[in-house]
Amino acid sequence: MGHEKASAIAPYESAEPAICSACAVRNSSLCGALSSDEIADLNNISRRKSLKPGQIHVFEGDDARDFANVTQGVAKLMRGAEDGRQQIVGLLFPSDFIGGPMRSASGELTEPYTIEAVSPLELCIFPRGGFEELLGVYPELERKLLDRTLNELQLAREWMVLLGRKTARERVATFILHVAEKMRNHGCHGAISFDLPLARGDIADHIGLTIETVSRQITQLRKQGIIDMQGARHILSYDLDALRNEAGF
Amino acid sequence: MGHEKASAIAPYESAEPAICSACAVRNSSLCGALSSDEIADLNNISRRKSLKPGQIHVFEGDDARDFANVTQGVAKLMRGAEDGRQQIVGLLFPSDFIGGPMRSASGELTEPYTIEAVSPLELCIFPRGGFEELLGVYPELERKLLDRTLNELQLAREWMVLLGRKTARERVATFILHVAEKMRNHGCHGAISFDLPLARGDIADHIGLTIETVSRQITQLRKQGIIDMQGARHILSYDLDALRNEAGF
DNA sequence: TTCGGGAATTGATCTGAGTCAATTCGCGTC
DNA sequence: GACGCGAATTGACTCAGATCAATTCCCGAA
Repeated sequence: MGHEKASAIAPYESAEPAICSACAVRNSSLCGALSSDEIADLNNISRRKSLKPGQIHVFEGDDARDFANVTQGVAKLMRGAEDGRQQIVGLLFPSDFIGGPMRSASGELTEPYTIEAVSPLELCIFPRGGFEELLGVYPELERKLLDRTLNELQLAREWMVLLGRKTARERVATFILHVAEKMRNHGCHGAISFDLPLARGDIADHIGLTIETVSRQITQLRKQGIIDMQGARHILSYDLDALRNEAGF
Repeated sequence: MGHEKASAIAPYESAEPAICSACAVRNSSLCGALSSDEIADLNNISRRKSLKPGQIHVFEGDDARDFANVTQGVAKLMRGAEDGRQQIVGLLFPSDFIGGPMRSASGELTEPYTIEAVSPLELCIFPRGGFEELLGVYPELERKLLDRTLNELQLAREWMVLLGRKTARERVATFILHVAEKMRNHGCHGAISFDLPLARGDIADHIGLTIETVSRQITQLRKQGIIDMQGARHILSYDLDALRNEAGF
């Protein structure tokens, strides 16, 4: 629980705006709602930010300055206690959007979660004010944001089921399937092959277990031939149905 | 786990539309986004539905026909497995909105959760098509729906922390505080007094424990003078800070 | 190619919450 | 007021997963 690292040097932020037309997530992200004309407005207010693994984008409790798109890499969204217990409440993959405007109890807009890069991370940042203005101008943008938020909500509740009612083995199997889905590296006919973006400790903090339990469950799944591994990070499975079977409901 | 009851007679649905101007949640619900002129459109497509405790509004997997506002009463949102394990992923109180349009894997719009009345429940129903049309016409409505959805997401993630990392005692304390908040029956200066809307089994299914553990934790909190009870449902607490202290982070 | 150190695995033991099994409570009905 | 019955509490025991403690693995640097 609470398996943190730190990074001395600061994340890199470029001064000049991103170039939307060349963006890796131009169509799959929120920006897909805008035509190439319309997106110029967004382009104008955007800037980039690069983070190395372990670097923090925002801290829980900071006041919320920006929205952002994930352009490359994976990040984790986390909530933690002083005593080291921490829960990863979500993962961010390329084309995911950061920062529904959350109003805290005091009425201030504050970041509800700490966001930390898990792999080299590229963000496309939009200042809050400018972005909210554009939300008013382009209803399609707002519609799409609503869609995304609803999906996130759906997923969060799915995870509540996992955390509230699934066994250790079911949690690990579910997690593997979930990441496989997100990485979309599965070959055809029910086989997958991909690198886990998270270390064991982060997996544990995401599915509500300890490092040791995660490790033991993976070992079991491996020994029973339900998954195969190359090193500690690369996962293979030739029988996805068997894996789904282990994931429970 | 999975502490269900059933109800033989069907919920009552009225033919004639609701009367928005006389609605108990006219301003606190989503409808607060609309002026008294604008709300006529909504009024036209609305109808009412009454459910007794234990009656089901929609089943998980049904195709999604309607949106709705909760006008009176409390309902639970749940996800269940065949083997009886079930997780309550949310509670609905008066003025809460039902049914962000969820797109299932197959592209069909289906209900993601079973919704069951916990106390006598009054709903104000809007057919999907008509409501979505109005979303396009009144941007304020869509804005407010986004706000609500973001709040729900925030709450769901809060609950992930509870389910993933809190102890039994912390969960029970957190739950009591959460319901107290929702019922807004707290007197002044840090005291609360209200009826629990849920039976022990439902509490257990919401906070990821068993009936027995919930009961033991409540007993403990009572014996330590952190809460007081009148019967099994009515909770009092004169020292809200002490209770917050038990709720963990 | 070796070396060093964090990450992962494995093993032994402990424990918080689950399970199974009686009571007891509380409330609605007669 | 007594009865009946589902809900809640309480107790004894079990067990899945946590904790504590060694290894072992793996990968990057020299």
